[in-house]
This record gives sequence, C-alpha cells and structure tokens, in this order.
Amino acid sequence: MPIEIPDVVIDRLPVYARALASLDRQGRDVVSSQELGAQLGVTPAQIRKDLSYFGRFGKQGRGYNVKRLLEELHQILGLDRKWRMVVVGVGQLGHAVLSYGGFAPQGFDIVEAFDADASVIGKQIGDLVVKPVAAMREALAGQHIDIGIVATPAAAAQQVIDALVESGVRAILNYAPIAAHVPRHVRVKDIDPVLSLQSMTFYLKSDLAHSPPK
Amino acid sequence: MPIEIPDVVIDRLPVYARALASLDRQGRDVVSSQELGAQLGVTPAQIRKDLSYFGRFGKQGRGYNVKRLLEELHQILGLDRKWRMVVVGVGQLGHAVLSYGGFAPQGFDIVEAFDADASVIGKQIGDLVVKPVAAMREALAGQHIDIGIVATPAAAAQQVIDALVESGVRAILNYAPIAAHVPRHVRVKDIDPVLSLQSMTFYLKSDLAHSPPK
DNA sequence: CCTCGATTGCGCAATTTTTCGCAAATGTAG
DNA sequence: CTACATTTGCGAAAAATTGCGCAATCGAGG
Repeated sequence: MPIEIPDVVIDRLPVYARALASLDRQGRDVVSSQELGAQLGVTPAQIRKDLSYFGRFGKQGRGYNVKRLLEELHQILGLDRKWRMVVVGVGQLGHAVLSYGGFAPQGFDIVEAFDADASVIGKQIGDLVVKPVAAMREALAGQHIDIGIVATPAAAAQQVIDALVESGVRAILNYAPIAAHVPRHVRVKDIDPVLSLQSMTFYLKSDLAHSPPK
Repeated sequence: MPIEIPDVVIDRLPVYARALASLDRQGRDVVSSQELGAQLGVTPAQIRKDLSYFGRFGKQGRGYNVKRLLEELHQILGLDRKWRMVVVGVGQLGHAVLSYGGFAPQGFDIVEAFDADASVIGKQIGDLVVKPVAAMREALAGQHIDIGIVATPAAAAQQVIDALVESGVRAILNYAPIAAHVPRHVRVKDIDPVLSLQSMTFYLKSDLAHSPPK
C-alpha cells in the first residue's frame, strides 16, 4: 500500500530543502517548480513528481510556499530533530570532520570520537576527548547512537564498521576507500573524492584538448 | 556510431579498478565477475555489462585477468597519466584537502592553492604557497590545469567556479554546498557529507526504533 | 462574475538502466 | 578426445526512472 519511494528521490530531497532554505533567507515567499528547477539544474517535472510521492504541497497558478515546503521536507527527512553521531578515526581526515562546522547547525551532533593510536587517544578536540577504539563497545553501550562516521585507514574500516553496527548504529558515513559490508538494515553513504575525480577524468581524457568553449 | 556510455557506468568503473588493484596487491591473477560482484555488492551481470561497453576482457570459464583488466580500466578512465589540479579556498576544509595524502598516489597533483583571506595568503603548505584568489587568472594563464577543487564558503563558490572555468578548467570537484552552474563542457562532482547524512536520516526516521537485527 | 495567464499533480509514454538467459568458449579430469 | 563444470558477452526482457501532456485550479484584473 505505501508505495515504495525510490532512493534517487530521497537523495534529491535534501538538495531541494537546501535551495528552499536559501530562498527563505532571501525572503522569498513562493517559488514555482520551474524556478527551483532552473536554480538546481533539474527539470520542473522531476521536482513535481518527486514531491508528489509525499503529498500535494503546491498551489496551481502560484507554486510552492517556501516556508511550508521547507518544513514539510524537514519533517519527511527527519531533519526536525537532532541526530547523534560518533567519529572513528581521528587522523588528518577525522580531525577535519570533527572540526567541521557544517554538521551541528543541521542537527548532526558528534558525541564521541575514537581512535586506535595511542598518540591521539586522550587528546581533546573541541569538547570531546578521543577514546580508544578498543573500548568503543563499552563506551557506546549505554547511549543511543544514530550514525557512525568512519575516517580510519582502509585496512581498519570494515572491522570498525562491524563494531559500529553491533553497537546499534544504523547509518554509516564512510570516508574509507572500501566497499563496506553491512546488514540490510544499515545504510551506508560513501564519501570518496578520489572516485569522483577518477570518473571525471574519463570525460577530460576524451575531450579534444583546448577546444574553446562555444 | 560510438554508442553513448551511461554516466552511471563510468561512475562504477573506478570502483572496479580499486577492487582490482586490491586483488592485485593480494597476488590474485584472475577473478570472475561473480567474485568481484560479491566483494563490491553489485551483480555479476552488471559488471559484465559495464565492461562490455569497452571491449571483451574476460575469458569464458575463467574470468578476468586482474592485471590486464586493471590496466584496461586505467586506460579507459585516463588514470595512466597525471592530472593537474588547483585548490581554491584554504580554510579548514581546503587545508585538509591540501594535506590529504590520497590524491598524489593516484596521479592527481595539486599545483596551486588560492584564497581570498589575507591571513592565509603567502602561507606555505607542503611545497605550495597560497596565492591571492584575485590573481588566479594571471597565475593560471600560462599553465594547463585540468581540475579545480572548490573549498570556499558557499557565498564565494559560484564566482570562483566561473573564474576556474574561464581559466580553462574542465572539471570541478565542489565541496561547497551550492548547485554549481557551469557550461556544458565542464564536469562537476559534488562532495557534500551533509546531503549524504540528510538522505540517510529519512530511513533512520522511519525505522522502528531499536528493532534488533534479525 | 468572467477571462486569462500561470502552475500543479498525475496518468501515461518514453527513455534509461538493470537483470535475465543462454550460446559459445575455456580449462580440467578422465 | 570427450564430458563436464565454469564463466563470459550480449540480445532481449524487465524494471526503474524521467519526461510529456493536459485537466483542474488559482489569483489577478477587469
């Protein structure tokens, strides 16, 4: 009965939400799928179809009320509450993740940090103290953690992911360059700039060099 | 005549290449689409179909020669040569990008870094000195840059991207939370952990809390 | 109250992507 | 040399996703 909503649709909703938030800050009250689409580089039809999975939010002849739609999307995506995350791996990358200011304002709170290396264990970063990854199970036993961020070397990543899953984490943001194995009830999103670069080079390579933009 | 190759296929090739590189390091000589698929979580049929866009690399009854296929993929993707990149924006994030050790070994060299902030201009990072973004056009005028990495605040990003494009860059790795506007001959890949998190929460939200893994 | 330009929601068609199924080929073992 | 267990490559079917077309609706302006 509750028709299946495609993953691709879910992936686009946060993009819409971000654009709407920006419009809202600019004081815009309404926006059409046409205009939103032009701004985001997607077709108006796609936006309307995507939204139609969840309800009827627009008004014919007018478009969408920015505040209203933004709120709906937040609710749909579960962005109307806080999410608790832990970071595993506090090297260069993990450090950057921990100091990144973009998570907290969106309701994503990092509440623990773990590492295997004695030289960073005990170190204070922001208001967290890095704990030994060996003691992760115990440290997480009492609390509810929604999301695990994996920023370890590739060799350690699968092991860490297994431990996170056993600790009840149901979503993983994986910065390690591996294809993670997880049970079906766990979501994984990979962040891998190298893969992104490596697919773009395919197109660069085949472009005839230096052709001036038309 | 040269049938169009879907973007999704190109996006998967680097994943295959990485898995093959790993198998090669482990000393494996051949691998079947079955095994490779199991390792990566994709169907064997998909791997075979993807590869079939580019040629016939396997042997019936045996599978694929690991070294051979890896080399072919490198050639297809243009990974058999160096790519020159610049970083714009040397804040927390840009700094992490500059110090990240994962680009160079794959042939992605960062050859310039720019920022708008006087407090970082002139600073030395690795063997680069941060130059003023205002002088980017001149600095890039002589050289050929393949890829621009944008790690500026959102407000500056589009402007920076325009400048990169005018300087001849044909691919952009965009860390800024905006939907970039570029001419059709320019490729963009976005890296945005917040969007990834925001789509995962949709599934977390609707999961009934604490259901034990089956 | 009527007309008009704009815009949604949605059924349906078109397109894209994935999966299936199997003939042909390969290597091994007897 | 034959039988057999594998596994590829690829055409064709199936599934997923996107885009089209248009009736219904809305608000503005007479």
